[in-house]
Amino acid sequence: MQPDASFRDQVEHLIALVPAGQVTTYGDLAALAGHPYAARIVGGIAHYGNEKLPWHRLVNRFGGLASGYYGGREVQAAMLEAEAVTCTNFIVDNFQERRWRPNL
DNA sequence: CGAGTGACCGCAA
DNA sequence: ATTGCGGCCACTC
Repeated sequence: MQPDASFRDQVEHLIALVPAGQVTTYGDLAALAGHPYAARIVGGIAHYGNEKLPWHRLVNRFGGLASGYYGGREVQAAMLEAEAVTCTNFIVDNFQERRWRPNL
């Protein structure tokens, strides 16, 4: 990708590339950005100055919505459902099947 | 520059 | 089975 782009830019880019109706995990995004252990940073980056990004498509490896993010989990669940992503008990339904992959 | 934070992941007891 | 802890990297203040 862009050598000038910081890790944060890579993450933002990847998040922006996630198609509606699909979700991705922090660990996967971090790995795609080149840092398989930077899962926390992905969440942190989205929280620092990218609340405009479709970060609501980011879920943990359990397929569950982020815990205690700014706004409320129900909001994220509603946004996901608005994109054809059904959630149950704040957990993405069929998460494994909805997990977005760049090679796909 | 240094320290603290973050929406995580994986393993161990 | 559940709970607790540490660790990895980057960003902000």
